[in-house]
Amino acid sequence: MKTGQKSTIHDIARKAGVSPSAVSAALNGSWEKRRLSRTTVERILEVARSENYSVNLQARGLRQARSGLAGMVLPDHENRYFAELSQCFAAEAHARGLCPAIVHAGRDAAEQLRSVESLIAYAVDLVMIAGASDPPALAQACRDAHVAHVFVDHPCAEAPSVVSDNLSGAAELTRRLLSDMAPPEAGDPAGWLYFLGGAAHLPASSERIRGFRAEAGAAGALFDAEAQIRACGYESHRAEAELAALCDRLGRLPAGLFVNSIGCFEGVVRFLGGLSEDAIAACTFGCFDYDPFGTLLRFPLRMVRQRADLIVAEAYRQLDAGASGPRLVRIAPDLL
Amino acid sequence: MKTGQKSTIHDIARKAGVSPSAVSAALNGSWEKRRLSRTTVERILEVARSENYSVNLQARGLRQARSGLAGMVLPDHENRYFAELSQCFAAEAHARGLCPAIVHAGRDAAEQLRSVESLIAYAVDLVMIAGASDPPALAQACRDAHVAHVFVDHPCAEAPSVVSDNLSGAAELTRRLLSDMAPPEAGDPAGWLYFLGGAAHLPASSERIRGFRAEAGAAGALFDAEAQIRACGYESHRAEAELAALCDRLGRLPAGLFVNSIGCFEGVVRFLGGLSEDAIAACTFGCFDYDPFGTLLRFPLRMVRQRADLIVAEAYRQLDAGASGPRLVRIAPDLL
DNA sequence: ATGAAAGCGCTAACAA
DNA sequence: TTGTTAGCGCTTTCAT
Repeated sequence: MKTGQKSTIHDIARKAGVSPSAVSAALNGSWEKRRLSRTTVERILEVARSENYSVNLQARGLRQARSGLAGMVLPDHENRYFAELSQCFAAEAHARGLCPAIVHAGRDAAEQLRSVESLIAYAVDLVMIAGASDPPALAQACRDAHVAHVFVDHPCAEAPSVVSDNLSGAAELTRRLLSDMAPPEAGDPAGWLYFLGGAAHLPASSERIRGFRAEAGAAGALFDAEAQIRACGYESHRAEAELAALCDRLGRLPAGLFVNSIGCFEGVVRFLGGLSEDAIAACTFGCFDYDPFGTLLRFPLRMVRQRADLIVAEAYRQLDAGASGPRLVRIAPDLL
Repeated sequence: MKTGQKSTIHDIARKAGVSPSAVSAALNGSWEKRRLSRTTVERILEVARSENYSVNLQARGLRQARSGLAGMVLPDHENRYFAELSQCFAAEAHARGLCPAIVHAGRDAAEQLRSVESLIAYAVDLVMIAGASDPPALAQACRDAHVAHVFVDHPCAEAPSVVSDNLSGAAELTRRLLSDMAPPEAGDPAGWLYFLGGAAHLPASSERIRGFRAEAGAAGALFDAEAQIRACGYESHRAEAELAALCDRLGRLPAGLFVNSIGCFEGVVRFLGGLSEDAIAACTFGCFDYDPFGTLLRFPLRMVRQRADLIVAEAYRQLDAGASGPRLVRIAPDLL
């Protein structure tokens, strides 16, 4: 067929000698319930195929007050972890017969809100929100529109949320780094373990800092929290500068470094580029994030890998359960 | 307001004491054309806001035979380059007032076709396809549905396509590596430059191989193409094994290595992990792909970075131009 | 076992 | 300057 217009169920109905409603039922699988004869259905499908008919999902969605779309909003894809989240989100949406609509909304709260509203306007069947800057506003919009929603990465205090267990993940990494180092002493700041990077006011970082504090404290390795915890932001250049300043003070690399996020770690590695093998070998490194090249550096590196797969799976589970009140689930990350 | 139901333009119309079409015009910006008075419009908008009304984009789309969705299908997001492509795609869609719907369809041709058909069923306004396994089939589907489409990364012989200039990018990298190495001689295979990784039957790899051959040939550095060009696939373990075998034959690392793709490069770095500094220093490395950690390794690495931004921009330009016949545009990548 | 008809929420002629 | 009306393509009672 090569008519200029797309064919509709009416065209198919006419050509197959049946009614539009029969075509509808044949095509959307509800024909058993409607008790159409198998032969009729086959005739209809045959005609549809030969006309290479394609349902108009907007019309169906309008009628059914749903769309078959699964919406996700996330800040960006440069971040490997977000990329994984979106990948898992899409795979699961697919498995449920939904079409994933993924929107990159950046870090700006207003922009994120617009994105959510836009998804709502398309009558998405669910929305998953990663890295929300203003969770309550987004939750509000979803609630008003009666759209199932769940937060990942950044939790929302008033809606189901699934995040990495940053607290225990950080504690575990801290413990491991301490056990790999010589026991630190109060009098020698160069022998201490330092926490570098992240933003203390964001939930993920603040939990990691708590984990670090708790574990280091318990091990008697927290001597001067102010000095040891340097949440200088997520930008690699800031981390690089911060580490440079630290080395300047200490006269060498510290004995241990807990780097918060892969972006900061880039800055760290850049700084290390100027140092000797021996200087580097004297420091024990850990990073709360994962990159395949991390295992391929010239010094050993412990990494914490967030389980995007488990997080997304649990998030869908929350949606399935119809959860809508506040509920925070933490997923343990892997220590590599 | 907290009625259970979502409000429609009829509700707004009633509350504002106007007709539904006036509400429609006020809300979608066509009120100037319809010459509604500014005061009426403001009253309508006020009511809409207080009811926190949200348009039903499915209804609008159905009526207008479009959706305001911009569809993209791509294999996956693990690949940094694809992630960048999708990021750029979404940003530009946004700028045009379209909502990006990104579908991860894997490498399977049938799955990709289903994804495209699904987007078409949602009446997307355009489709961008990255890494198509069977381009003609996808182009056919789009053409049948009268949907504007463009291919990136993998070109399609019968539709507008935008890809990296793999040929000249590879030639440039080859030239650079040769100029960084000692001049190779026919009699000493260990002194040659080798090409490692990729799949010769795929368009990108085959172009890169052509570029390598041409440049190496012109420089008198192609002695045994069969031995020097090892397109062993994109998998990191294959590349690792292939390099191991090569070193085994040569008794050392070759003088130069052109690694096709970042995935293969991971395999290479893994293999290098077992070698001494000196052994590694004797080889000149290049990679046709980009990763921020590439500059942070313990040996120098030339990288070719594909310009996802320019590729996507050009792809949109093709869509704007209404191009629909075959047309291949190549975008020069950067040599870092 | 099948058809007729109403209507999802919106827009765009056409009237007034 | 504004309202009325007829659909967009589909699903879904309700008839038959």
